[in-house]
Amino acid sequence: MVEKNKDKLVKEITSMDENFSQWYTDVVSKTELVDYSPVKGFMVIRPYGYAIWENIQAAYDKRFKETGHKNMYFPLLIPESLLNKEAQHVEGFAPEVAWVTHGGNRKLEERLCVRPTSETIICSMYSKWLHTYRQLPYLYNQWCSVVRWEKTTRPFLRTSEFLWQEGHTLHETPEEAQEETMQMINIYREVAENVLAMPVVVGLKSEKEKFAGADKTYTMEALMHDGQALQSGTSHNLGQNFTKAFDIQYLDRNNEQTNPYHTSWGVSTRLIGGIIMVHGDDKGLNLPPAIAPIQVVVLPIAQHKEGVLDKAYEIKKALETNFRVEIDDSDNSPGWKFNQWEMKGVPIRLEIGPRDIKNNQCILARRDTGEKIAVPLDELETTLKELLDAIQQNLFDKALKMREEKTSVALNMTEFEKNLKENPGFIKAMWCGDETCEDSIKEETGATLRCIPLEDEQEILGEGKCVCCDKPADKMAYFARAY
RNA sequence: CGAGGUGUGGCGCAGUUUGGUAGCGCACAUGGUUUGGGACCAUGGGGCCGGAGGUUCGAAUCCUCUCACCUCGACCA
Repeated sequence: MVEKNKDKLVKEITSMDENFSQWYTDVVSKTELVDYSPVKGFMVIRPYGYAIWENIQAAYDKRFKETGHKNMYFPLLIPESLLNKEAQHVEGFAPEVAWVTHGGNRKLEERLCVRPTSETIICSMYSKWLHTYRQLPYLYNQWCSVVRWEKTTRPFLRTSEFLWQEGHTLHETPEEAQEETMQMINIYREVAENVLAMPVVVGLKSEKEKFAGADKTYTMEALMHDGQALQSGTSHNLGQNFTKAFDIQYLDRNNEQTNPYHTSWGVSTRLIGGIIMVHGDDKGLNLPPAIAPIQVVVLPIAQHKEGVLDKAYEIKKALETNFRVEIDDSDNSPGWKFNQWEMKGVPIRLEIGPRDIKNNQCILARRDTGEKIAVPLDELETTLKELLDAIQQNLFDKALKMREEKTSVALNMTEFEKNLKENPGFIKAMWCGDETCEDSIKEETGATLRCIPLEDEQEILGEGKCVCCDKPADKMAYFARAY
């Protein structure tokens, strides 16, 4: 009976164990986060999905502003000649750039690229605006979409167009630029962990994996339920690569023309994919309260009975000031609603029926644990607040535990392959820094170097020898198969 | 780009082998009874079967071409 019941509860969603990809596809479509558009690789973000994005945006935007950044907006189209100015950059992005060749019926003199990222156009403008060190630092950000022509696409994780933000800053000194780069990756991590409840490992990308045109790329990497890593945000120290290529100069404190130091950093709607795959389960979404579009859904029970709907609306109204709350007074059966809202990942369900009204209470059910409690109505607000906090914390704790369970150490390639097979996830291993080792690990195992943790999270494993070539290595790195 | 798969009411599918008036479940609409873990009864609306050619008296079904999407790999926020 339990089994049968269980099957019934999740009939719309393939179970994770059976087929993780199908589970993901089912979840994003059945919960109406996205739909496929008429153009391959481009997805429609539906209201429920977009509301999640708006909450993520708000969390980041607030912190960007708090650290002195201002928003701006640059054009969608970039002349080919501009894109070509930074050699490594073009090389990196050329294969996935979309081109505009015609305006109306007329062929353009110069092709225009649909931005895959905006370093080039922004730098071209910065070079016009910057004159003196007194204007520095430049601290700007833009929220926009970018286009990268992808061969295989999956909602949120890889689509040909995606929404993101890109910060672009200029600084007087390399130290300041480095400080900014680190500040932003730390903000990324803080929001990922505290708002999205998504634990991440932070570190440096290898030369091979870094952003095209960067001196250094820092990344945060999250681990999904299937043991694959998801690059969830990157912060680049671009040095003077672009500022020289774009001739951005200013008169410095010594009255000399100088190129400033440059950073850029971005997070995208991919984060939503991360939230789905980190917290979701066989019932569907499981949204962290901090970004859930609906934190509490009010379900009137036996709503045709005298006073039930009135009471439900009264409760909704009272809660509206402090919570994102919705009421479901459709005439679907209660059981159907339970499952529907669980699938949608709403953190708390509030049931109010004749019995509760008589007792001046309501029932609260947690999405994360399934636990149900009766709460007196005059304690509702405080209890909800506590519960939402507890759910937020629990989601993080569970995700962290999952990551730790899926993180293993490998001292040689035999262990590496064994771990990856038996317990897919992050593999911590020493790396000599040689790209040939990085390549051969990828060749043999499919795992890539996700990041090299920062100093304070570094450790020496075993005798400090490279997992691949056995030569002395002073860096530990995280490896994983990745999205 | 390689390999596989799928296209039939909004969704999920059957029908294709063996050509003969397009069906089922869910959803939707109306009315009624229900309502604390996916309710029930009755009535009703909705599809030229992805597209284009062809074979045939007749094509969802056979043939040719084509398009789209999904999954898995290789490459990438």
